[in-house]
Amino acid sequence: MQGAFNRDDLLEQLARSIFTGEYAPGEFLPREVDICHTYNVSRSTARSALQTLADTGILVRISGQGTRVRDPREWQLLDPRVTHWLTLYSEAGQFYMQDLLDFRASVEPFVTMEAATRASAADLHAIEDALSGMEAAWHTSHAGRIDPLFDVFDVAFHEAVYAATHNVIWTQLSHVLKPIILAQVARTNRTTDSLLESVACHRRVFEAIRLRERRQAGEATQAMLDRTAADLATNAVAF
Amino acid sequence: MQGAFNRDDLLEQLARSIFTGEYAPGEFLPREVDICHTYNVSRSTARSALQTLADTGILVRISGQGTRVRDPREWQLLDPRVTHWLTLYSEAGQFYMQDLLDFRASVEPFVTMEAATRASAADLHAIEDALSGMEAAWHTSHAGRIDPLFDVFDVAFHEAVYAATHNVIWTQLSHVLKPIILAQVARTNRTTDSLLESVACHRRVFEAIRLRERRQAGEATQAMLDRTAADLATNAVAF
DNA sequence: GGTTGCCAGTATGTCCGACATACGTTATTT
DNA sequence: AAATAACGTATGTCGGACATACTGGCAACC
Repeated sequence: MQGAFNRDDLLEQLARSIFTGEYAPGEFLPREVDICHTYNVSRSTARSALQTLADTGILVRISGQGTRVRDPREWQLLDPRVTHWLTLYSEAGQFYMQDLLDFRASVEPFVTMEAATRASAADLHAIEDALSGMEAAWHTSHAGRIDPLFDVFDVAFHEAVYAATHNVIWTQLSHVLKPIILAQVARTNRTTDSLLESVACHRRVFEAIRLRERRQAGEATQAMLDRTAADLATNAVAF
Repeated sequence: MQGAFNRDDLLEQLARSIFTGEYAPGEFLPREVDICHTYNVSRSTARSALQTLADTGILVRISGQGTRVRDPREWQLLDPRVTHWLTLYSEAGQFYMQDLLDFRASVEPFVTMEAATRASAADLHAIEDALSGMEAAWHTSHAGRIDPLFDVFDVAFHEAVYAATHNVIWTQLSHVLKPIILAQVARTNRTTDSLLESVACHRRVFEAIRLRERRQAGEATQAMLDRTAADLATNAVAF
């Protein structure tokens, strides 16, 4: 427990403790001094990590009282680190995971339509590269062994689409949604057949964007999301 | 300059210096020690404020090198504090203000449609309260003296609509957009006639949500935004 | 009896001085 | 000339001390 704990390590540990539910909303965390002893760091380091968690709305620190976990409604879910911790440490139905999934499902068709209108040549290139990566990863996948790169390129595809809107807000939202999307594709792409289907769906989205067909882009995205949802529903039985 | 500077004061000062362009992207900030002397605080306090700005992607701190302003593309615009500073200290066309305005204009019709589907009785009550507040503020306004409460209730109306989606992401996005919306309504609502028109537009949106008319809600919102845009265009000459 | 005010206990906020670590530059060596 | 060592500089971490803010209990007072 005691070897080489720096600020970032401590931050990760504390986040894990909170997101796993070890410290529930409303509960107090140990005092700064106790944290220092537990993780073998100085008070400066402990305070630094605690402050970061307070800045993201996860903790509230009151002088003379202590540090407690805030109501999850106050957590800044629009901070990529928060969604990262959420997907990494939290249970599926915990906190606001479902809201993130719903949000992604409801806005992505719209995002793709925006991309169809605004995508530049460079954007199309980036999207196509991700698509090529998916195809390559399909070729290197076997029945029992899916190439892990497939998921990486899958996520890259979606990030490239968000970036193609040429709006910083959508681009940054893609960073927030990235952990969510990654968790979802990781559970969806399980068989080589599924991978091939996925590539086909993504290609239809890309083609619509390339041809600047707004409505078609939206529909293709909706179809892609529906397929993912159906795939997750069948896989859910396996768990 | 030297009286009673605590961490939050320093944070605000540094943010102001950056967002006004005093320290441009890529430039170095003064050393921690220099900041201590300038604002008469200890190094702990200075480091605390600097770390917060680093956490929001505004600054990058490299050991042995110094602290410099990051590329605005890296700034976490999805943090309400960032958009607050942006509207408060930055020039109109600076940084990513336009992206925020475009984003709001493009998503708000969709948000209203979601609200029309999901709004509960309590949500409708909150929206109607804001509408009532706007009307009351119109009554207490005279030709030369607009009641400042009108803008407050105007913003409250929009926040209530975002909250009515029953999705945390949209709710938190409303906090991000709040400074932007406030700045926009403050420039739009200038005459009593304009106020009356605004109330009418907002009421049409509310009625559509109440009747669960998705498409009508979207169209009413679009009309409202168009009116705002037109109003801003005519007012722009006055500046 | 109920309210007010004082006081100790506790935890965070701030300060100071020191050393460790990382980066960039310069000087040295091969 | 290239690789390496030494040095200056700025951030990262440490330890201890005092300041400030919240809580709760006790006592004085109306």
